[in-house]
Amino acid sequence: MIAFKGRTYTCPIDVTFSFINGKWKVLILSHLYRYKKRSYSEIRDNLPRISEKMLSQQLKEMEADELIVKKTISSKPYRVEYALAKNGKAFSPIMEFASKWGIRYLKANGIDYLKDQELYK
Amino acid sequence: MIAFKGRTYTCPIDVTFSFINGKWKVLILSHLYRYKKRSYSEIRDNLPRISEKMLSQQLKEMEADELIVKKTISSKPYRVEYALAKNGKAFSPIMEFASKWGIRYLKANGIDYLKDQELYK
DNA sequence: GGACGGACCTACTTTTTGGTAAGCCCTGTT
DNA sequence: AACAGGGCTTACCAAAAAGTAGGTCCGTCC
Repeated sequence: MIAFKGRTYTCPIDVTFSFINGKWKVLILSHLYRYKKRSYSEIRDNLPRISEKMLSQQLKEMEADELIVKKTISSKPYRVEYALAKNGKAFSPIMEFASKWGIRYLKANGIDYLKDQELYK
Repeated sequence: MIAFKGRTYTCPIDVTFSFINGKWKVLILSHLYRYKKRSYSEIRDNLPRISEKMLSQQLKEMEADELIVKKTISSKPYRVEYALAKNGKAFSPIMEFASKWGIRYLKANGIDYLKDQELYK
């Protein structure tokens, strides 16, 4: 048992995953990993089915956890840019691995993602 | 969007994480990764706070997903043994990574897990 | 024969998470 | 002036996940 910031964790793995639990965090992370800098609406449009409530909520939590950084690139018309922060970048190996794993798994189950991806989206 | 077995996924990463979502699955996986073969009560006793409901529920789902295998090692007194199955073993790199990441993160925040772990449990 | 431990299962409640729909402020466009 | 974005927020509700508190069925041990 590890006590840390008001929560208790079973082990370090528990600590690590506490950062990315939730349906959308890994997806946002992987999106930013791929595109480096993205606006709010770009992220939203790339994650079909996410609601704005969820998106802004997760972005906030991830910012607080230093997984991502938000930069105001213009204030006259208010425009922002999200990118990976240090903690977020540190998760890249997991993103890479999970992506490959998923592609392999899908292939083993009759779906060729790399070949078919133009069909989706 | 990927349609697969009645669910839809945003991308392969989404597919991968669908196997290990839930508070306990990674922890069970990492436990089996460390100990190879464990009985029901050994797993339970190593995951403080897990309820038996949660444990047996997750074990069942993980068995169905071929993350783990259950073997009946004795039926006179009914005894079982859980171990990683092929899909589960394939997650080992994530376990390793997440463990190291967590330890590093804790250290950066003033907790030396490796040094202090005898204090817990 | 009674207590104990292993390996579960079940009904019920609570908590957490996620979804819906609407609205706000600002600016650029027509 | 009206509308279309962009970047959000909020109140309210539904669904899903997890916790609680039991119980069952063996079989071994004292």
